[in-house]
Amino acid sequence: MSQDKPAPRLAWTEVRDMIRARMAAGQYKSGDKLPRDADIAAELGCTRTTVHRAMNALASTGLVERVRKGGTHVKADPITRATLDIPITRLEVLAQGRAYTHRVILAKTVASPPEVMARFGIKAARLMLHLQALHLADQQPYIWENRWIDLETCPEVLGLDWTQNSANEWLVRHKAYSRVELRFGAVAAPHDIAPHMNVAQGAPLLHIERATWQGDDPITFVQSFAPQGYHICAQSQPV
Amino acid sequence: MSQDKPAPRLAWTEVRDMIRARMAAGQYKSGDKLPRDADIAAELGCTRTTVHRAMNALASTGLVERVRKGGTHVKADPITRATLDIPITRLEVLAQGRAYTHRVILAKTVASPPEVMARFGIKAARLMLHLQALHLADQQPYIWENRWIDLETCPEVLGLDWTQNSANEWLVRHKAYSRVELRFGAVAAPHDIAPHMNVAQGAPLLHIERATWQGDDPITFVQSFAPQGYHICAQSQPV
DNA sequence: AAGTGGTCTAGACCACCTT
DNA sequence: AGGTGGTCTAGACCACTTG
Repeated sequence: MSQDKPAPRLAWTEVRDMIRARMAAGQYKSGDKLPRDADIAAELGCTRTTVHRAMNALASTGLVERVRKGGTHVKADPITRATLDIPITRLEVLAQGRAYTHRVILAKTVASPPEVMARFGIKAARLMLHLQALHLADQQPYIWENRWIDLETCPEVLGLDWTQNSANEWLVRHKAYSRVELRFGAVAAPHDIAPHMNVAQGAPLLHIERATWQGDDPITFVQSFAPQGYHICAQSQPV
Repeated sequence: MSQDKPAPRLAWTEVRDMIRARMAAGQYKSGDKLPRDADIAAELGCTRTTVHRAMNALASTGLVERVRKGGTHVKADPITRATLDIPITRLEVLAQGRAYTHRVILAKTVASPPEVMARFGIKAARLMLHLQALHLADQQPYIWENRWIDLETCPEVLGLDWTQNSANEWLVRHKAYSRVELRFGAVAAPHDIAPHMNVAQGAPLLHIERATWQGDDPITFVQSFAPQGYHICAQSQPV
């Protein structure tokens, strides 16, 4: 009888972990050039495709850098890369076992103000729906939002009843974006927002800005403000 | 002569964009079940592999949800998903054209305090190096950091000169993590940090917490504080 | 139990970049 | 100009989970 080894098929995650282990062990050091995919494949006894996948995973977490013809290098200046999930505000509140309500403070058609145009990177003003709303959890202020919706991209929003629909929710369900940009920072509560949030003027608020596009068309830009105690969480990609 | 069409090979990005377009057009609505990969492949005239890749891209951005045997569904409760890159602080400062310095305030071996154990999800206390440091840009306070480094995982750190090495930088270069968790929020400057940051007690600060692991072993936990004007940026995966 | 997505192989060609 | 990663095909088997 032939002593056929069961030919242990190598999973791409195993390959990834092997490479990672070699980096941790110092076999591949910061800035080093790694062997070609094909060579690693030959060494490990799997296909180049499998190595390719493992390498891509490492590249996507910022551990290595790949360039055609240049090969794969261990990144000399690594970055911390994480993935961030922001749910619909209503569901976020409900998940905490609290009651969700929201209140529309303002809904007005306007020309896009300069700061919104700047965020969208557009030069000509566009017609937008300007909304101001307050999200509440158990009747307590949860998030204040100041939103602009592009009326060219989303004409339907003019016919909606905002006391029933949260813009947050309607947009995310009906106008899937293909690109989003987020910004976080700490700010002192401005005089026009502090009373709505039930905090003193100058109190610390988390400032969240979100801009979304569908292709090259602006969808919406939101400035949100959340009080102390509100957290944004992120994790490394499970990969 | 036969009128052979050049057999236009379909890129996975094209497939992805087609599916996305169908969702935008309302052909696939929120909650709908999409055709099987194989059927879409047959319809478009490409391999199942290609469709698989496109679908995975959509799933990774949270647009659809895939489950074996269950098929692929348009996600009913979409989330906003973005990727976040945090560079080494020194390079972040230099990239702004400012001079980087840092000052070590404290370096002491301690048993892990409860809040650190909680973040790492460990029950038994471990020996850690507790560091407090201030990063400066053009001699102005930039980020305050309060850090614990696990001495079991990183024994080498005891021999390092922290006035030369920033912990931030040394760790990220020599102890690549396999998992990271981040948290952001706004806080009022505590009395023990405010003077270091050159702000009034109670002034708004961005609070950033970061925990990293290598496998299941804790590497480091950092609480950082950044003043108003400091921003964290995130984007949708370029995919 | 069966159907769906998930993965691996083997091979080919392509596109981009460095040398 | 040539070498590297990037992608697609074709086919097979596997693993999970739902009906």
